[in-house]
Amino acid sequence: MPTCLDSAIISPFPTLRHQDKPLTEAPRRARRSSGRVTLADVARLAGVSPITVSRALRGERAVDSQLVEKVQQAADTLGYVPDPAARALASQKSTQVLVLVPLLSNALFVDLLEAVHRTLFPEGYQPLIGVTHYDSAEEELLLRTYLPHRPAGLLVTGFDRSETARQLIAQSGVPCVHLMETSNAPGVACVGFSQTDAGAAITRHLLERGRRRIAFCGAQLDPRVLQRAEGYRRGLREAGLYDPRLEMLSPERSSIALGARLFEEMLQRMPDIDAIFFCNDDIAQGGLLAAHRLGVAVPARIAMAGFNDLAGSDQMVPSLTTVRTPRSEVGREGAGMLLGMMRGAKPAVGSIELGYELVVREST
Amino acid sequence: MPTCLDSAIISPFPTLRHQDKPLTEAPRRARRSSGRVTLADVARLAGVSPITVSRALRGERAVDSQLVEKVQQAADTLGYVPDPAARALASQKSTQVLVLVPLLSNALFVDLLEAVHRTLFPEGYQPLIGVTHYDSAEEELLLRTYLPHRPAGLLVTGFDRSETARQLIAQSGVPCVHLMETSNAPGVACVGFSQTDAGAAITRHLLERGRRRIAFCGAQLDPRVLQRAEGYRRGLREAGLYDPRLEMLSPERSSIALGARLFEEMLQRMPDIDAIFFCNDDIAQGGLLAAHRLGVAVPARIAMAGFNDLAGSDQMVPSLTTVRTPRSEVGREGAGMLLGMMRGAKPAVGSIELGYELVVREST
DNA sequence: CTGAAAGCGCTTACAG
DNA sequence: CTGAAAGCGCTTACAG
Repeated sequence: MPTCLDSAIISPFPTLRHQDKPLTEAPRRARRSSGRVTLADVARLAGVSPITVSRALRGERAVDSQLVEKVQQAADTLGYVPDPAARALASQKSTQVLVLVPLLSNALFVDLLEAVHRTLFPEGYQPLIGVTHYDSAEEELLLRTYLPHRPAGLLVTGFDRSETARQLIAQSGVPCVHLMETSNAPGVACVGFSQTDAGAAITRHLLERGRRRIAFCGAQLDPRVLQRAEGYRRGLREAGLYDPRLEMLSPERSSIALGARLFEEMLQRMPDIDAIFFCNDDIAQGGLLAAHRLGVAVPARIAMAGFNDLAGSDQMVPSLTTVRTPRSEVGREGAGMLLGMMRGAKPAVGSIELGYELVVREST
Repeated sequence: MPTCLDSAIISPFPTLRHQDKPLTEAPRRARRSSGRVTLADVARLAGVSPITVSRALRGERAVDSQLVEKVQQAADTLGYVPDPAARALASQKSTQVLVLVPLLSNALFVDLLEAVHRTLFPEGYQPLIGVTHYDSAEEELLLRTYLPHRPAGLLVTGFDRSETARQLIAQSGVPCVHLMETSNAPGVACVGFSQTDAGAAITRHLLERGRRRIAFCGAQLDPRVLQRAEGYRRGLREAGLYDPRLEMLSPERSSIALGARLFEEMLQRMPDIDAIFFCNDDIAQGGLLAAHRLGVAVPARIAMAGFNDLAGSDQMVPSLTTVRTPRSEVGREGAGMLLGMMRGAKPAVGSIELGYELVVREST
């Protein structure tokens, strides 16, 4: 039947060209065929029961290899594609994995999502992206909307969420891995690195370069930015050089334009600074551009460092010193850990600490 | 029952605290309650049939307002949340909308997705993001994977896809709107703007500035980049200044780093150029930075223009002249059109042409 | 305006 | 290793 094969190639749910006669001729009222090839159709062609088809196709339990072959062939012939909704309803579990990130406009999370997709998709799970905009009410709404879909797993960013969101996750029973930060709390699965240590490391680098009046510019003020600020303080206190007036924290969303503004304000407020640690590369790039515009020499007059090593930082003039964060690794390892949990491996829960890397360039 | 109310606030699918006795005591074997509050539970509490609950909650068909009230109250009391899988199976249609974009690393598509989400989500539809990486095989795989979920609608980028993908979409019967480009083909729904016209407009702007040797740098070479190139050619031909040697097309993915390389190569190959039109702001930013590094005066020696008006272009030194493209409007209007189609409005199909805006800054 | 019956297309839980 | 029955939780299609 070449036409059937043809349609099997083209359509994910081909219609039966030669519609079988209904097996019973009894008066049936509510008939509403979707035109879809079903498990029953495959079973009929293969001469086995639907359950056997189900098992053969999923590779679950032992099925006679000859039957598996026959079923597979029948499924191919008809172009059978399982119905995800029926599967989800019967098994109380879908193959979608809910992934909650704060923003898509930060390249960091795009890299993270790419890695998650590359890990999950080939294993039969589909990431479902939800954007929280750093807003706990939005996060709650997303959870309320998507948890009823019974996702197979859940990937969330960090630990900072409302108590309600926390309970929604816990009560759902859906396996959950936290990304970008780590924790030692029992029963918590997470993959990340120490934002605080990384912040301290880059601060020490500036100190080693001989800088003494090192400022910190932070935007957005999400937990990870605050952890970097904490690392900055630790680094300066160790050197006995901490001065709270050198900190500038803005709740505004991080951006190149904001970085330019923060730089100008900082310079005006504390003219004696000789270095700035920006909490993210985008505001650091803005700072670099503002310095260029104002004729402030970098690093001669003021050294500048960023965080995350985003696109363009290596191209800036001067190129930007920063911290390369392992977001792709976090995505890959986090998704891998979740994979283990979704498949029922309890010991997979734990905490994975990944490193970071200082990238020294011309700006310091 | 305060505990029930409590749980209704917290969980999207609370368990029944006071489990009702099974109505029949007959020997039932395959019992497998999910612990979920169902339509039947609500119906029992409200004293009506499940169908009435279904209709009252969906607002479908006329239901006595008193009953609606009673049903609503029962649903609230029990914390009822409909099961999306059951709904999708029974109605052969989910509330997810598949959105296919080439890349998340281009801020353009992030803006598009934001607008789509803001339009669709409040109306009860959830965007399901798929990334094709400008690869038709990936696009096909995404369609094969997600179409069986019977999404309520489909949003795709442009018209450039394999014949198989085209057929997959057509045969699925899922309403589909094409974004970012327009077409006059009958029965095709699309929202976009003329990339060619926009490309011609910025070329004319450079001509008006007195430039005569205007180069074009294109990366990625997706259909929209090629359309901009076509506009560039049209503009130069009108002025009798077209020279194919001024075109530099690279299949590499667009990026700041690539822009720097393209600029250097272009300058070496054609030292007499006095302007460059970059197909996208990221490579234009790279060009600007490379010029700075090499000491090439912009715009004095070479004028530079980009495309899309991405983040940072207004902060560059000199700030970048570009074309502001209406991606948020495309997302909003495209999703709005799809909304009409999903609700069964046939006349909604059509072509919406949105404008673009020349943003003249210091670089030209 | 309301409802009893059937059905959507799978998998679970038992049996054998 | 295979299968008949029941069930997952909704909506459709008819009736009245």
